[in-house]
Order: sequence, then structure tokens, then C-alpha cells
Amino acid sequence: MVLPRCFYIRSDVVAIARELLGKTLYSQVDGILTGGIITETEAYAGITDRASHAWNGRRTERTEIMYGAGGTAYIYLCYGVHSLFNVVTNRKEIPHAVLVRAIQPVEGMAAILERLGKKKYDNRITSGPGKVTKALGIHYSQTGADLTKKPSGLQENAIWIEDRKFDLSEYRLEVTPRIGVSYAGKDAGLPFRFLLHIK
DNA sequence: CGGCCGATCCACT
DNA sequence: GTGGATCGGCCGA
Repeated sequence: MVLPRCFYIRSDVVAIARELLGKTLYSQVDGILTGGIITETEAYAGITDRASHAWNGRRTERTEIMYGAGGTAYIYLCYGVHSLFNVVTNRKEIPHAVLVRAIQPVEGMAAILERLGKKKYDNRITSGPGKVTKALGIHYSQTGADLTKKPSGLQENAIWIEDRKFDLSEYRLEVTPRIGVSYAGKDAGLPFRFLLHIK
């Protein structure tokens, strides 16, 4: 089942970040289907969150997509090198988002290895937000993509998220502060990062 | 318009 | 453990 708009437009971005664990993120780029189970996320809570690009109501051409209704992608360039993929949540004018930091590949492994320049799979090659987008062929130019639409044909490029009822009983949930946000003052310590670990 | 810096990654020591 | 890559976005002048 493709996650519907109503999953995303809810108001609790921290709950959505937690619930995205175990869902499957797919991309279809140039006719190649790749996907993985989401295993690490971080919540960014909009204008009151100093770690968010929308902190204090900051609203620019880049961040505009976060001010639209949830269920779209906010993808931006980090360190001049890496595209970072976020899920926009909440209703119009509330700029919440969830950063996807790690996946476990389940579809298109050969293409994923090729894109990452790896010969063999190990469970770290798609651990890290820059590596997730590289593996899935996601580029910051795709910011604004509608995540609720599965492509109808191979020629259509798309990014979407499905609930494949992945069994999480063999995993435990870890909750920690977010990574790389030491500039965020008191918000740097918020428990907004969620990870799955094998038991 | 100039300058600083980042929700990172990898090679190298 | 550390430092360099790399460049668009943002802010202040």
C-alpha cells in the first residue's frame, strides 16, 4: 500500500518520524527501480526548532516546499556534495519534515551497488543520508516530488513510500538526539532521532 | 556582491 | 581520528 496523504498531514512530526521506520522507500529513475526499508529517521519540527531550515519562520525558495501540504519531498544539497532526502509533513503553512538517514536495500540491489561503487553488500553501505540518496539515484533537483504517487510506467521517474507490513519484531527501537545539529542550542539535545537495530 | 558555512562522506594516517 | 572536498544558500553590507 502506498502511504496516503493522510499519513503525512498529521501534526505530530516526531510520531511520523518513528512510524516511517519499517516503511519502504522506492525510487524509479531512468527506468530503474530501487528501494529499501527505512531504518533511521530524524524529525525537524518547523519554525520553533533551531535545527530546522524553517526555524524562526525562515522561508526561501529552497524551503518553500516545506510550507506546502505533507507528502512531498524536500531534497537539498549539503556540503556542496550530498543530496539529503526529507519527507514533508503536516498541513499547508506548517513546515515540518523528516530526514531519512538510513535504509536497508530490498529492491534493485545490483543498481544500488553500481551507484555506490561497491562490489559487495554490507549493512553500512546505505547508512547515512548522503548514501541513501546516492543508492536510490535521488538528486536535489527532484525536490517537491509527490511521494503519494506510484509511477504508472517505467519511463516515469518517481519517489514514493509504501507500507509493506515489514515485520519489526526482530528489531529494537533506539531514540537519540539528532546528528550534526550542535549549532541548534537547546534543541540540539531533543530526542528526535529514531533507529532500528537487530535484536 | 562577498564571505561564511553546512541535517556529510571518504581517504588517509 | 582528522581534514579536505565542494558549491548552493543565506545573511549582512
